[in-house]
Amino acid sequence: MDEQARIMQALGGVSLAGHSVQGGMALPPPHGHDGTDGDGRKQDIGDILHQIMTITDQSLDEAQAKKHGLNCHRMKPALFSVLCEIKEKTGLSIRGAQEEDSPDPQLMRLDNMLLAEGVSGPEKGGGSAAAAAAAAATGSPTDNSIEHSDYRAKLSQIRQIYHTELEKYEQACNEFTTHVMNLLREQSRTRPISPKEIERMVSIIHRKFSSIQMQLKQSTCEAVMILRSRFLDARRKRRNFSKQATEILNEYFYSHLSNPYPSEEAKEELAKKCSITVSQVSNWFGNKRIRYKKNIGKFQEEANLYAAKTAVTAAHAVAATVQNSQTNSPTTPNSGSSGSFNLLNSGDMFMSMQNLNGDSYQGAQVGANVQSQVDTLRHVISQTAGYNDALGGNPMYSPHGLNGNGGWQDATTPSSVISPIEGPGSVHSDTSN
DNA sequence: TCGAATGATTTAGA
DNA sequence: TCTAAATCATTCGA
Repeated sequence: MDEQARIMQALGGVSLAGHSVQGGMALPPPHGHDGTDGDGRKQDIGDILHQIMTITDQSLDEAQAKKHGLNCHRMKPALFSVLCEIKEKTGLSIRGAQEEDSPDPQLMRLDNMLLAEGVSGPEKGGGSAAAAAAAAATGSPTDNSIEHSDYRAKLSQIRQIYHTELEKYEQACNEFTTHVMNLLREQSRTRPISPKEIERMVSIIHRKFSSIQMQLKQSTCEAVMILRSRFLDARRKRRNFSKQATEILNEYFYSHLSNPYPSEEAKEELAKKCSITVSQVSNWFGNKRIRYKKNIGKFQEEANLYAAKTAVTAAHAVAATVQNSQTNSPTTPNSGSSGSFNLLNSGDMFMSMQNLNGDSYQGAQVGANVQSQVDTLRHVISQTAGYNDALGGNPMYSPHGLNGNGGWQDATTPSSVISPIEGPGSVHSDTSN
C-alpha cells in the first residue's frame, strides 16, 4: 500500500468515526475494516495527524508536493463534501439560536427619530419643520429667524457629520467583507468552506458594523436632542416686548379702560401689530388689568400720558366725524391718525354708544376709536377735577371702569356696551404652553 | 448687585 | 374655557 492510499484509507476511517458521532450519517466501512482492527486504524490516524502537524516543518516544496498529492487523490472530492456537510450541520446548529433577524426596536426608534429630525433621509430644510413645531409649541412669535437659522445650521452640521461617518463605516464594511471573502475563497481550495459559510461570515461582519452604526445613530440622536432642548430653552426665556409693542398695548388698554377686554379680533390685530402671539396679548392684558387694579396710583401717570396722547387724536377724530357727517363724505373718521392706536378694521370699529354719562345714544353709531377717545377724555377730565379714589367710585363716571368691588365687568357690561361681537369670554389663555 | 419691572405659569373659581 | 390672583423667573436700569 502506498502512502497516499494509506492516508486516504485512514481518513475514511476518521470520517466514518466522526460522522457517526456528530451527524449520525455513517457510511459503510471500507473493505478490510469491519470494526475489529481499531488499533490499526488508530495508528493510521496518528500517522496522518503527525504528517499534518509536521507539514509546516517541511520545506515549501515538500509541503506543496504533499498538498498537491492530497488534492489530487481520487477520494478527495467525496471526503471534501462530507466535511462540508459536517461543517454545515454544526454551523447551522450554532447559527439557529443567534440568527433571528427580527428588526431591532431600538434601531427602529433611532431611525425614525433621525428621519423625523431631517438628519437621515432626503434633505428637506434640515429640521426646519422640527424648529417650527418647537416654535408653535412654545407659542413664540415667528420673529426668531436668527435662532431658526442657527438651529438649522447646527442640525445641518450634525447631518453632515452623520452622513460622512456613515459613509466611512459602509466603505470600511465593504472593504473588510471583500477582504474576508477573498481570504475564505482562497482557503476554500485547501479546506472545506461552503458558500453558506462565507455568507454567514459576511453576515457576522455586517452585524458587527451595524452595531457600530447603531452607536453612531445613538450619538447623533443625543446630539440632536441636546441641540433641540437648548433651542427650546432659548425660546422659553422671557423677552421684554419692544417699546413699540408695549406702547400699542398700553394705548389700547388706556383707551379702553372702561372695558379692557379686547375681543378675539382686536387681540389678533394687536398681536399682528406688536409681532407677538394672541396668547401673549392675553397674558399682557391679564397682567395689566391685575397690576393696574392693584396699584392705580402708580399707573396714574402712565394713564395720563396715554390719555393726553389719545385725547389729541380724539379731538381730531371727532372733528373729522363732524366734518364728514356735514359733508356726507364717505371718508373714514380718524383715517391717517397721527400715530395713535387705530383699529379701524377691527371688530369694534363701530358700536352703539348707550351708556355715555348715563344717557342713551340709541342708534347713534360712531367709530370705536371715538368711543375710546371719549373714555380717555373723561379720564383726563376726571384727573384734572381731582379724582382720587378710583375704587371709591364717581357716581357719574368711573374713569377706570372699576366698580366698587374692583371689577370691570360690573361697571358696564362689556359685550353689550363696547361691541356686540366682543366680550371677556373671548380671551385666550396660553397656559397650554 | 439689588430691586423694580415684566412676561409667563399655575391655581382656583365661575 | 376664561379670568383673577398669586407666584415664578428673567430682564433691565441705577
